Amino acid sequence: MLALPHVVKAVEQHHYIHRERDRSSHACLILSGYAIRHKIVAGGHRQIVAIQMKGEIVDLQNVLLDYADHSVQMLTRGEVALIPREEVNRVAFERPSVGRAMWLDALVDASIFRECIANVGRRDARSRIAHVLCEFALRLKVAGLGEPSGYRLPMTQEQLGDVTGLTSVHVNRTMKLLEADGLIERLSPRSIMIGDWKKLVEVGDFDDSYLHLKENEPALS
Amino acid sequence: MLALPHVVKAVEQHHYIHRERDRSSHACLILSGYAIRHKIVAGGHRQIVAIQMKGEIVDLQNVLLDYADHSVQMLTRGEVALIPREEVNRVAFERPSVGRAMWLDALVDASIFRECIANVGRRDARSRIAHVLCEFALRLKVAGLGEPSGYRLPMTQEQLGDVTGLTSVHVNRTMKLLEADGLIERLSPRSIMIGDWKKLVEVGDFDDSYLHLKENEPALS
DNA sequence: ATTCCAACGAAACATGGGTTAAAGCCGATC
DNA sequence: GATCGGCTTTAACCCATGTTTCGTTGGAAT
Repeated sequence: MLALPHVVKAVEQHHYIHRERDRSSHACLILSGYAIRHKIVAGGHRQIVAIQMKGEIVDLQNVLLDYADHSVQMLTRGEVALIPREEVNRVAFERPSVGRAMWLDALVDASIFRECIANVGRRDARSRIAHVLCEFALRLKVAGLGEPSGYRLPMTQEQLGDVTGLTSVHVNRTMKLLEADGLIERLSPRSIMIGDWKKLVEVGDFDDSYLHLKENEPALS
Repeated sequence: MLALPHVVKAVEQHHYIHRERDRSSHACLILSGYAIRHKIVAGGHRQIVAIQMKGEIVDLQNVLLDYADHSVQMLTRGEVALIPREEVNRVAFERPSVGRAMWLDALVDASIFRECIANVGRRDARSRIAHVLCEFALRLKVAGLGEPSGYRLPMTQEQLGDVTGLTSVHVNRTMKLLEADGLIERLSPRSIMIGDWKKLVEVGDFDDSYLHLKENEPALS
């Protein structure tokens, strides 16, 4: 992807890459830092639908869809590469392997969303949080950003609540319990160490097959 | 799609098109009837992630993904067309317009999943159900299967609970309230009439832009 | 018509998670 | 090394939703 013309841009924490209803002119690849994708519902509550990290394109859907159906915002400061929409579109159809990779990206994205629906819809708070922690740990590892044994969690408890459909208060309560049970340890705020990976996986009902890691990943970037 | 070699098959209610972890050899286009896509979480609870109707392909993701990450099951009896996976794959890359339509299908699917995450994660029971009723009504209309003013709801309250992440008991309570407030009327079980579309849309916080109806839909079939 | 069964409806009770509010903590900044 | 603001933690209380149970209904089969 970086062979295409692009602009590298440093972005501050909380900066919006784009907002719901925007027409976006560029696709955005994260070079460093973390971004979230979220929607606001009536009443002002927020639901985070995805957390994106280095090497991921956050808005490939906007290459074909006219309007953004959700917002993308930086969770931390970082760097992104902006690639003109038409360029992406062109290369997608000129080079079948690239087109295939983009289609695959959309399919894996959708699979992760499905798991998220199940997580939020049918698991209790303890499982939901454990599940999110497992997924994040594994994705960090795959991206070469750290080991599941311990990592920096780039988000606040309130944001974790927005991922899991819980309130920050209940996230706090529940993480305290996970800690008391030895599943995780928290060194400083925003940094967790996984005390018992096997148990965490079990509590979180985490089965990584929905990430479709093997079959694909001739990484897009 | 039906120009490709395919087999038409009649399927009974509750028949599985395929199950989680299957390798599927065919893509499945619904010709009549309804199907659901669902996942089972630890504890045996079920989450329905999508309801599919006439003209939709339920498992296009399996053309590129090796294993099914969720099950597809008929909600009613119906007819489906099974198209060999390799055929779909071939035509996707031979004919750019078809490849584009399939990519777009994945993107719209993902957008609907995102809305579903927000629905289940951040709306209360009343809104969730109203939202699902609105979406279903609109999609039926788009598919040419009826008018939003009233339609046959092909699922039980328990299944509606599995869509919304609620129990059947609470779905029942809540629908009774919606009925008492005049937002819907129920003629017979499984058939609803929408009493006040505007209000239902408002209660359900329903904004159809996530369905991306305008911009796309040079229908796949 | 009668039977049967799945789905609906309803009541009584239990509880997980929400709400509100206040106090502590910690890292950045001056 | 004091101040400040965002984040975390705790506590008390409340309510939306879950659980259990059982009675009712209505459509399909005979």
